Amino acid sequence: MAIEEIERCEDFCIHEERIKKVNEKLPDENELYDIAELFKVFGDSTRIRILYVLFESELCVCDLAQTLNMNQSAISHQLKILKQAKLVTGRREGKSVFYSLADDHVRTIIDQGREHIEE
Amino acid sequence: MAIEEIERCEDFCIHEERIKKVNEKLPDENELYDIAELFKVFGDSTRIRILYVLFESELCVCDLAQTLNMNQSAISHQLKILKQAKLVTGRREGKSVFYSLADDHVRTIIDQGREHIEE
DNA sequence: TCTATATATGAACAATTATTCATATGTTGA
DNA sequence: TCAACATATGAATAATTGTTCATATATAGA
Repeated sequence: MAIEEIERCEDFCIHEERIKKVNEKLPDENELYDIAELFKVFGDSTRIRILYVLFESELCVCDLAQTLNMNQSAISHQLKILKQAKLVTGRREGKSVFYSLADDHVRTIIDQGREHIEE
Repeated sequence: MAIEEIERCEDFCIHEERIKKVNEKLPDENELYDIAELFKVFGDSTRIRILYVLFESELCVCDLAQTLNMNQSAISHQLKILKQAKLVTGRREGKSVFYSLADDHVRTIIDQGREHIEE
């Protein structure tokens, strides 16, 4: 049982002051949840591919589908998720909708991730 | 069928040169996959909480479990994932294992994520 | 070596999620 | 208004993943 474990542990291992200090500085639950939700959006290779493509050029859904060799529906679903996370924006031009990056955090975040992997 | 859609689309919408240009600059599949895998690690609120806690202080597994109010097994499983992604490192001291952040990319990435959300 | 404690890990289950298919909505030109 | 095309979206399915439980491994002290 989780509670027992914690109580048992407390007698031998827990560093009380350290835990208190840490808990004070911890962002609130909602913020932590939102941050995780944001990174979840980056945590899919289709979406990463879409973002990388948009680093180079604004593109319509059809172009994206062709470039990434996926069907239109799959791309649209992923674009919706990216749009909800405010990572991309869409601009309609006639029948087409052109997508582009919403802001520079996207680049920074992905660049940092890439750096981490390559180190 | 995906191919038909693409072919049909090609006649009316595709921007050929743009797609070629984009494809040249795209990192290879493995790298894109690895980047997504890394962000997947950030995409869970338990792991984000662990990382935030470690921003403040090195802690043993038991402290982490207590701080985050979760059982030891769940924390160990998540620490394993964080360790595999080289986001944290463990250092044994007697019966305890103390975990801390592996490098500064972790902070930068999470800070950027937080900024994006708060804008 | 035996016991107690801390951590790690495999298997199972529940929950989440990416893709596909079918279809709806929005836009243009006739 | 109708036909053709581009995009969006709901439902279903398959795959992935976080947590729990049970148990294994590692360490320290008697």
